[in-house]
Amino acid sequence: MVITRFAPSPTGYIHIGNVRSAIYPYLLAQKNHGKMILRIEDTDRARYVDGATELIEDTLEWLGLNWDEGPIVGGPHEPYFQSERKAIYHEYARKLIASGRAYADPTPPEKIDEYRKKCQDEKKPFLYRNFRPKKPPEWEPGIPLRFKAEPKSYDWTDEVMGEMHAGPETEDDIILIKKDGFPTYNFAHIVDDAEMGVTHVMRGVEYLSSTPNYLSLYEALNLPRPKLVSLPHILAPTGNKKLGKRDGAKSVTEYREDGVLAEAMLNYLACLGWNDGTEQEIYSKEELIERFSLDRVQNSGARYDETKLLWLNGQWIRKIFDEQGVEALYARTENFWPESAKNYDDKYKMKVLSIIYDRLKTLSDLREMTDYFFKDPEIDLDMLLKNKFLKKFSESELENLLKQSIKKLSDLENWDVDSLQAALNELLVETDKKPAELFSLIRIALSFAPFSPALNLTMNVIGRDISLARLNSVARSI
RNA sequence: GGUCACGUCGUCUAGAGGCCUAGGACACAUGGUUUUCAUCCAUGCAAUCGCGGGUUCGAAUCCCGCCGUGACUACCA
Repeated sequence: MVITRFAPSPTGYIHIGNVRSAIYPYLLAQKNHGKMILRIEDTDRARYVDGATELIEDTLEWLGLNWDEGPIVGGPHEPYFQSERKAIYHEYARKLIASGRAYADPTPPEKIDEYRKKCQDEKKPFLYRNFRPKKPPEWEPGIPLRFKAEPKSYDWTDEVMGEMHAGPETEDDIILIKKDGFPTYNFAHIVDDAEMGVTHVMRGVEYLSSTPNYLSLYEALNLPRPKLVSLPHILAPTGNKKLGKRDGAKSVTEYREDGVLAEAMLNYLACLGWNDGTEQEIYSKEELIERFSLDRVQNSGARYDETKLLWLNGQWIRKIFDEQGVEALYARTENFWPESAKNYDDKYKMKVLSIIYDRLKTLSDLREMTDYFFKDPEIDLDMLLKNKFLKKFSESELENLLKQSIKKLSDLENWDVDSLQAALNELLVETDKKPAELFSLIRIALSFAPFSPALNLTMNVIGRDISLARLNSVARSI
């Protein structure tokens, strides 16, 4: 049984840089018919942000990364908030004290800083084990508890990074329990992973250098060593730093509000640092689950590139429309229509969507791209007169062309797309104008938008009366 | 300073000694599809595989050294 976990700290929203450490555990668990646990690591009260847990849960749900155990859904290892598991950590801590592998450390922080500074000045590595207090007191609340390192070499296998080795110089007397009684990450995650039966510990590479400490903790507690998986960082668009909030890493929620589909987000992030060796670019969640494997996770960092995310989003918008129909895509567009659309019914909006969908990069593009389907555009003669195809014509020529077009279209018996196209084609012949000229004129007069779908489709959706009325009022204004 | 990791087109990547005059995708450029914008299609641009040595008939792939970059070095996670 494969059991993975995602263990975020509730210190704010989940951004692009850290969702991936939820995606890979999810995929691995699903692939192996195992479980993913969601555990909230809220032992740092100073950094705790109210509402962050809800934000995390919401993000995971949106992406479809459902957890099998954790907050909301419960499970056999409750509670899933570390702040509520203090007693368990203390129990483990006492085992360590009993076996002589932990000691209370009353040394004040200022003193520790002094030691550290001294080592820095002497250009020597700072190892607290060289400064252990001579006679540590009995452990009691209010005093930090430290691990007593017994340094030695370690060899282990990281499922992504490969064969690893570290000498004894990396192991130190790390803090297990803080002054406030809460455990540190270093201690709490070891205890929880063991208690919860986690088989694959997946986390960012930043923990790689602490691994020897974790390994000796497993030994000291006589716990089985889980499989260790280090995930490379996602890098900021510029520089070589890992992507973080300071680089303006957007929250996943922000992308959702901008009209990025969960499918595209998942697809993009999963393929940043992983690929299945084929040339496929578009993957559904199901395909990802089927194809995922740890040995194909990249071991170097990957730079975040929003352009490709947006491209993928356009692909997904079209894919959903083509494979699942307008209704499926329409269901995602609820919050993305312009103000002007609010009194229109679903049927009309679906018609608009079905002629405009293939030029959307994000769903929020609907707001700027569809306004003229819902209300008469403001007449902007400059846009017409200065258009690159129209500027060579005089105003009266344009007026006449427009009138001729109105006449032709008014006579039309049916306002369906084929009749409209036929009429437009005839107009081309009758006026002896190029498509770019005549059609630009009608298109702009109808929409005053920089671009729009094919003319016949647009007119068909807008309807006969409104189309003709708009053309007439432009003809009068010239 | 110490420890560890990483290093193929601008970006994401394929690549397990000969299939590599290094493949795909994004981006960019050009052209095509009876209007614009977008889609779609085609073409092009783009990596002497971080550098230097070795091993080999043959190396992006194996070995060594160097360089560069990053992470960790908290009573943060």
